[in-house]
Amino acid sequence: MSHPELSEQEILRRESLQKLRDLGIDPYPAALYPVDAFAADIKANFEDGKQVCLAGRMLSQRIMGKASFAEIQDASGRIQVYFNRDELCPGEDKTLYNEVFKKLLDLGDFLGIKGHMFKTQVGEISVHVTEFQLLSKSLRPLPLPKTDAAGIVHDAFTDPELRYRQRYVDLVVNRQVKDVFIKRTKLFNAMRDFFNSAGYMEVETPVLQAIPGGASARPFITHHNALDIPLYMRIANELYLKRLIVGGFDGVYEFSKNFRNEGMDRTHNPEFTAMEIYVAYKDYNWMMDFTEQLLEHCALAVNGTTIAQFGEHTIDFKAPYKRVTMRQAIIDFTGFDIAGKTEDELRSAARGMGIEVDETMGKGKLIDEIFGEKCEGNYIQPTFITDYPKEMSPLCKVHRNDPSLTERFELMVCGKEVANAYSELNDPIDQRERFEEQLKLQERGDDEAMFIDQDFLRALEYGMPPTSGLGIGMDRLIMYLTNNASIQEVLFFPQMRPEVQAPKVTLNETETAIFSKMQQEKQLLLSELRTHFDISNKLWDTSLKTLTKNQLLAVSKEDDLLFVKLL
RNA sequence: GAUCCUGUAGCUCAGCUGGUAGAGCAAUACACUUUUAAUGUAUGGGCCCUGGGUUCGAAUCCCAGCGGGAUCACCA
Repeated sequence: MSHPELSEQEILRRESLQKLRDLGIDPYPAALYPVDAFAADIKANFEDGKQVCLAGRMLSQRIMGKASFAEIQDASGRIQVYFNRDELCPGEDKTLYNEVFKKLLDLGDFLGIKGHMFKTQVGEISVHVTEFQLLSKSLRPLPLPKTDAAGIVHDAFTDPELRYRQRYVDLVVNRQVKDVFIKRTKLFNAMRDFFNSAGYMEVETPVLQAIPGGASARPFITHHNALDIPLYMRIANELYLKRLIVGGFDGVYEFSKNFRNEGMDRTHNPEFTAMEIYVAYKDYNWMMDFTEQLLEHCALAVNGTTIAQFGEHTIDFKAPYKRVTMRQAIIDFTGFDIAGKTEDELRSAARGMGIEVDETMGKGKLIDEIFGEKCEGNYIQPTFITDYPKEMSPLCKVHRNDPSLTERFELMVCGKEVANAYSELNDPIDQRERFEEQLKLQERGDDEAMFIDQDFLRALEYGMPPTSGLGIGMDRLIMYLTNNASIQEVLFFPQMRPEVQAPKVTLNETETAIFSKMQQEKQLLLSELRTHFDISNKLWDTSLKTLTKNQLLAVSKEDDLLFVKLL
């Protein structure tokens, strides 16, 4: 048996696997293991001599002749276990200890341990093993960071590429990574609790949509074969939740995986999670109160405190939060009053502030640019920015006191938006006009403008009660609550470019020559490529066939001309 | 898309003005019955990201490509 493609350590582990089988030990047993204890509980509730049964990965081994220590890591943490040869193998046959434990087990293997609690001479809480069983064999060596007496981690597994691509490894060896995701789940649970106890209902709405509505973004497109129509992955679920309010639910919410076909960076992933909630008979003022209560509740549930450290900033999620109108925010940071200004006045004011603007921008977009450039970044503590211009908010009700504004707020934290809410527009005629405005913007060249959803308008025509809606970027919020500057750190499996397997084909001299020529040229006429090689037609033919068969090159015919392409 | 940084053993990283590829951990063998970054002795392990170029000679210098990261631009 040879494994030329495997590393030395992988080969050795496969050999150990076979030796275990030869000894009659099943390296992947089927039966359940009757776990009744966890590492963290044993440490927290130590009782000398108490029998325990635990299971987990063995992550270190300290062998000292006839006795050994090992560390077992289970879901709760790590605990030291003690193996004694003559207790585990009371008779003449010491195979279980000498062979199985010392030689055939590897770091990373899952073990089941039965034994009793005790403290070592240096006072470390441990489990004295009376029986152990291999539960699953690990065939690949894990990276093994070590923590010294001073708490400094050595040889940490830190390469971001490896950590994201092999998150399972990251989670095994980097405890702090696991804690981030535990907090993420706590956040979701805390929100659910808060909404459920308020009497609102969690719902599910379509991810595949014929019209991608509810936000301005480029969608992912796919195709439904049976219907033979294009379908879009949702960019937002807003319009569906409002249909449910039309249908008579008082409060509905959904944690919505949204998909946007746009750039990726440390705050954007192509798929991300938003929470949206809609509550009937409320307005955006009520929603501000609700939001600050919600976030205070969530921060407490996740971190046990309303204070969160994010980079250099200390944020306090304790309610209430400051409320500033967008007009006032712009006055505060630029001295410019947007009230009553025409589009041209706004454009030249923006230019005067050094902001790049162009002719496709309407009033709303211009104000948005000014706010984004000059104001947004200054709001570190949670702050509600209210009363956005009408043009920017096509789904939002006109302000009760000023027809040029809408009843909208965004919650800014550390200079970034984490929540967005409206008194929802429920006037179907107004909504239709707003959609038509969006169409005009689209015609002017604004590729972010929204599509018109006729069915949504029909629903509004049946009547939607006054409603307030709120959307929260869950990924961004959990970044704040766990002090992570990168969205990749709060997603289990952030989007990565797929790994490309290097071709495993061994090419002969001629094939290599042709292939490297094509690596330079990318595409060539077959006849022209041929002229570069002074070889027999037969060799030419077989070499090219090898290359195409291994999908390194492809030959295609266009207008009676044969082209060779690099794949 | 632009700029900068980066790619060396299973993991974390050295490797100078070009000259036979190094350490710690992990692995293998031996010793060791309460250790804890266990210890001691010995041993094995490399397409130095890929392809070109310069050179007597390239992990090292140059060019191109690929992957990753950071910053910026774009994008709620």
